[in-house]
Formats: sequence, structure tokens, C-alpha cells
Amino acid sequence: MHGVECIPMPPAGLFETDDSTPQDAPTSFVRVAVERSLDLSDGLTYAGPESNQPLAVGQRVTVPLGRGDAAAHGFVVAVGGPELLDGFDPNKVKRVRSASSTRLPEPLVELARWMSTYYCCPLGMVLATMVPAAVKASIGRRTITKLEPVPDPPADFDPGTPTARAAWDAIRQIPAGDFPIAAKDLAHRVGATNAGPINKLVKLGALREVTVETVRAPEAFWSESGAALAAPPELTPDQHAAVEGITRTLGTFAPHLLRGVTGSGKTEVYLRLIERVVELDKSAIVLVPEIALTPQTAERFLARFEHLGVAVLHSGLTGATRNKQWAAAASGAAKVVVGARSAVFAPVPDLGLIVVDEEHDQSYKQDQLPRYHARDVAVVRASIEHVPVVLGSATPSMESWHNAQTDRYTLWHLPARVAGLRMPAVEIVDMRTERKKRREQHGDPRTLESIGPTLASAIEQTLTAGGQAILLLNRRGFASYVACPDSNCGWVLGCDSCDTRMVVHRAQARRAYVRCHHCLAEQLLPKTCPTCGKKVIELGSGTQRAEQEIERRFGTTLGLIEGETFARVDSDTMRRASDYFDLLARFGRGELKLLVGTQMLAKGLDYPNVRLVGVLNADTSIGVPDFRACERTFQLVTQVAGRAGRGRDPGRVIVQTMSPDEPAIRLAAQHDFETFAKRELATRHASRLPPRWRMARVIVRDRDHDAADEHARGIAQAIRAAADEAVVVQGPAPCPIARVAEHFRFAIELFAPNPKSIQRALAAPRTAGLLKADARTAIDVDPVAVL
DNA sequence: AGCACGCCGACT
DNA sequence: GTCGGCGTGCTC
Repeated sequence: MHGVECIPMPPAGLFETDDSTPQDAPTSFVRVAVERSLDLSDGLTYAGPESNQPLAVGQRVTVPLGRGDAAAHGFVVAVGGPELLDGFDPNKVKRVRSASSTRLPEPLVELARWMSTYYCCPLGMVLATMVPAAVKASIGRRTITKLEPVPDPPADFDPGTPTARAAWDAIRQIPAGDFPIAAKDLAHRVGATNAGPINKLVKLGALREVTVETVRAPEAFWSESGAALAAPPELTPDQHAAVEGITRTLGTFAPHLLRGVTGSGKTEVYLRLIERVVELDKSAIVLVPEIALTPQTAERFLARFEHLGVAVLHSGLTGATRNKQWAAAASGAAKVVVGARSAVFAPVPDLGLIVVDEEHDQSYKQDQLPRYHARDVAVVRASIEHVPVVLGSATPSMESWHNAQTDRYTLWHLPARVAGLRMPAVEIVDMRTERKKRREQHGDPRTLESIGPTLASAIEQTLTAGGQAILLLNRRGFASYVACPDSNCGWVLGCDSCDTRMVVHRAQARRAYVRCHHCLAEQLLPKTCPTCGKKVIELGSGTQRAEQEIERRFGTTLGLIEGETFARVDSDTMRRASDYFDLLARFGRGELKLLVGTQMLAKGLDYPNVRLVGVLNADTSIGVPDFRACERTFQLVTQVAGRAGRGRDPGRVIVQTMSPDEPAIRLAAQHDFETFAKRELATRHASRLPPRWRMARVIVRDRDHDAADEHARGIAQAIRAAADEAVVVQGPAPCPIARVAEHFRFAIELFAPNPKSIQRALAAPRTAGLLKADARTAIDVDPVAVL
């Protein structure tokens, strides 16, 4: 299936003015933000192009740059007259070389300005990331020639021959909006047997040629499935209240937080709101975490809105398809855009609503320049475009919850699952007593087993009864680290290039090896301790060991064979988006009875036959030295628990932990978000941490330890000099992981009760050239992780 | 970020 | 004598 989107271009030659005088001093000027790390707030001034073609704000242009006048790409950020020179020597001004057909709508240029200031990133780089690489490279773009009648043809025009006259009469009946039309299609449409009469009309000047840009690409692969158009379900009173309340704010900037327990029908609320938006002939953008952008999610939107055009943007798209989807969004052909983080920049011409699903998800934060948070960018875009923005989650981020509690956001609550679904019962299982039990049963200490007796028998019961199960273990590999068994020795295998422990991996076809999860260095697993010669032990279990254990313990009794009836799901097995989609399809068909994997499994999966969810070790994320560790643990347990009980069976959730009294785990088991949030916010507030306090970090890295330290000290000094008394500047101090890939890392942390103070403290050194994001310096405003 | 200019080692 | 290392500084 090949689709074609058309972007009509001005016909060549029609708008050329006869009295163009390129010799004269230029009168029209533009400011161009070049796609370089040039940190000028408002770009460079250029004169308009030779062709005198008018340029618009947001247009992508090619300009000469530097001594050699090398071609550089950039975006027009302002148009005007000589006042844009702003004292710059007019003799040094160069001309814009050419303009491309890609253009960002003006609100996105304004959004880029905000991002450039807020996230400390050069404006040109922000604009460059708003346009996908495939669009910039014009992958799949073709220029084709179509025809349209000339304007105001003489009333007495006579084509001469009868066939041409008949064709002309037929053409005059075609509505103007249908043009331009390709010659072949036009001949067919007027009932001509060949292109002869059409060619004659072109020769006589009654029809003229028009250049049209198209993007040819295969359809996104899942839109061919012909999603069944199920009748929309009836809304619960809570859903109804949210839809009506949010609808009332259409046309104005209004941030909403939609908190709905897993299975409460948040997506149906989004769908109803989008219906209202497209009724007003406006477009909607829906952001979802990349990993949740499965065919299951996409199909819900396609089924409801296919007739209106849905553009789906995800990492599995080829360049040409991405280009096509972008063009569909830009032309207004797609009224609904569904995509991951960068879809917040979808260039829809008439935005009506933005939805951010699973707004708490960390993947909304980009970990490269520009280090933006798509949820926060969505809120700012909504304010620029005067539209409501809906942030949805079962476990809102502390940031959004705080905003709702302080009335910055309107809170909507869906406290119950939709009709027929009950919340699953969550049992916390103390792994210390589980291991004791197992020891008593077997007489030997099988302390390394990840599945305790309670969970094991639940797996047996569930699968025997025909149900499916999901097991979560948020750690990749086979074992977390390799150590000497002698506690007096204490040796642990570390990475040569980083301050990290090597993780054991065991692939079927390979010898066991260790890998650093930070620099990806690998080596074979050593057999003995290099200091005392004892045989090493492998500690801490990852998904590979769990996979092995499942096959060993349930392979014969339950017929669980990896790859056949159960599968491991982590970033090692799911290399491409299609791997994940294929796997979910097999799980949906029931071929796979059980999935074991990392947090990939926690998001959005909705399979009614999942009657058991097991969390193998809820402690993995709690010991991390990050102030958000508890929040993440709560979210992970709640989210994965929500995969159970989506059918008639209420489902069972078993959470194994070594710390059963940990509030994050206990409250997640009780589905008690509010108590958790209240406690967590109080703790954060007392420690002057986000969300009540705002935060930014500057990370300096260098191969040389002292050079990194020195550079960081200089930056810290400049920041301290610029900071007002509300700002607390800490450091530089070595990062929790002080060395990664042979680079030493130092962090400067800024805290302030308001974002303005942080902005000022960063802006002054930035303007003075003392602080800029480069290969050795990263500026992270509102960081989501502090390792 | 590029890219050019600029001032010090191993080659024709 | 020259080719070339990447250190610093500029880009309308």
C-alpha cells in the first residue's frame, strides 16, 4: 500500500516580479538560528535571498556561514527590515542561499525560544530537533507535475478539435478545489480515452503545469490491520465528569491532571475529548511512552479516528514513513497524532488538545541535548497555543500531583475500574520467610532462587487453569555482579573504565561473559578470584537467571519452554520495536503463557487473560541513591500490578520483597496513592528537593580527573556569583558514579524554591560564555535521575 | 558544532 | 625544507 500526501507548492515562475533589482542594497532581512552550537539568543542576520522569495518565520533555510561560506542549515526566527541589523556592519551581511519547503508553525518557534532559555540549549539546536532527520533529508520525497486550469481563461476560448472541446467543457465542471490533478487522472476524469486532448489544452495554454511535492512511503504497518470499529463503551459517571469538565476548557489554556487507577478507562476519556476537538476541526496530539506505543494502543486510536487521519510516530518507522507522517500532520491531513516524546513537536496547523498519557514516565525526558521533558514542553506548548493539556496517570509524578494539590492543575479522578473489572488483590510476600520455607522443604539452602514457594504455586495454579502470567524483575542479565566468596577478601569484579560492577550475561550460544551496563565493555567471566584464587560466585539475579529458573522448575511440570511457551522481555531480547510487537501478538493469541522481563512489561499491556502478576524483587529500585527511588518503586509495583485483572477474573498479584514494611511497597499493594504521595511530598519538602524545590545540575566530564574538577570549580564559581540568595548551590562533587567510560564526572547542583531563581543563576554565566553545553559539560534542568 | 587559522614534530 | 598534529576562536 502506497499513499501519497500532497503539499502544493507555488507554481514556478508565477510570482517572479519583472522589476526585481538584486543589485540594490537588500531591504528585507531575516534572523536565522543556525543548526550549530551557536548560543546566540536570536540567531544571525541575513539578507533575503536573490530570488526575493518572501521568507516566513519557521522556514528552514540554507545560509553561508563562516570564513569559507560553508553551507549551513537554520531556521528563520524573525523577518523584518534593516532594523534587524541592530548595528551590525551591513557590508558583512550575507544572503540566505535557499529556502526549503519545510516550515515549522510559528507557535513552535515560540516554543523553541522557551526551550532554548529554559533548558540552556542553543536555539538552532532546539529547532533542529523539532524536525525529524528524515524530514530534513527529504527521504522519500518526490517532485511531480500536475495540471490545473489557468485563472480566468477567456470565455470564448475554443480548443479547436471536438475531443479537446469536450475535455475542456468537462474540466470546467470540476470544482476548483480538486486541482491540481495529474495529467493521466485528469484524462480519465473527463472521459478521454488517451492524454491527447489534455496535452493539446496544455499546449494551447488553457491548462498549466504545477509542481507538487509528495512523500511516497509504505503505510505504517499496523494501519492495514483494519482495526475493528467497536461501539464506544458507555462512560462511567467519573469518566463523564472528566470529559465534560475538560471539554468546557477547549479553546483556552488549561492544564488537567487525570488520575485514574489502572483499568479505569483513561484512554476512553482521551478518545471522547479528541472527538470533541475534531468536531471543532482542530487537531489533537497524544503522547505515550515509546514502549507503550504498541499496536494495541495505536489501534484504539485508529479504530476511532481512521476516517479523520491518524499519524502514528514511533521508533520503528522508516525514514520515508516518518517523513510522510510528519507531512500528514503538517498539512492538517492527520487530525490525530499519536507518538512518543518528540511527537510533542508535531507541526499540526490548528492544535486543539494535547494528551500526555502515563505522564509520570521517565522516558519523556530526553537524555541528550536539548534535555527537555516532553510533559513540561507539552504544558508550555498548550499555553502558547491556548489549548487544554491533559496529563494522565494511575501514579502521577510528584511534580504533577503537587501542581494539582496547589490548584495549578485541575484534578480529575477515576477511582474505580470500568464496569465488570475489579482491582487485583495484592499480596506482599516476605522473601526472608519464603526462603526459610523453601529450605525446610528441600533441606538445602536454595537462597539464590528468585521465585518463592508462594509465587511458584500461584504460577502452577494460574497456568493449569488456563490463565497467563507476567513476572517482573527490573534487572537485566544473569547476575548483578561477580564476587569472591571469602568475605575477608571482598573482591568484586568492577569495570576497567567505569566505577561500576560488571553484570553477568549468559547467552545460549556463548560462554558466560560480563558486561558493563554503562560503557558496554565486555569480557569473559573469570572463574577464580584474582586476589585469592577462590572460585567466584555470581550474586543478584537478573532476567536471564529467572528465565533459566523458570525452565528448570516448570519446564516439565508446566511445559514452560523459553521461546515456545514463555519469553523473556528486556532490552537484550527486544532489539527492535517489531520484536516487541511480534511478541505481544503471540502473547495476545495465547501462544505464550508467561512473560518474564523488566519494566517493559509494566506499561499499558491490556490482556484479559493475565490472571497473575509476580514482582520477583520489589527492592531492586529502592536502594538506588536517587531521591526518586521510592517514587519509582511505587510506580513500578502499581503499574505492573495493574496488568492483572483485566478480564472477568479479578487477578492476583504477588510482590516478593526483602523489606515488606517499606511504605512504597506496602502502599502500592494497598492501591493507596494519596497516602504515599502525601508522605513522599512531605519528605521531599523537608529535604528541599523537587517538586516543592526546583533543581538543575551541571555535569562536567573529562578524561583527566583534575581537569574535570578544575573546570567544574570555575563553573560553580560563576554560578554562585550570579545566584540570588534563594538559590542553594552544591558542589562540585563527584557524581554517584564518579567515572564512566574513562571520564571523571563532577556535578554541580542548584536548588531553589522557584524556577526563576534557577534560570537567572544559569543565564548569567551562559551569556558571559562561562557556561555552555558541550562535549564535556551537560546542563540538566529538572533532572529525572541523578546518577 | 564545524571550520579555519596557527604554531611545533617526523617525513620527502 | 614541508605535511600535519589538534589548541583556540569565530561564525551575520
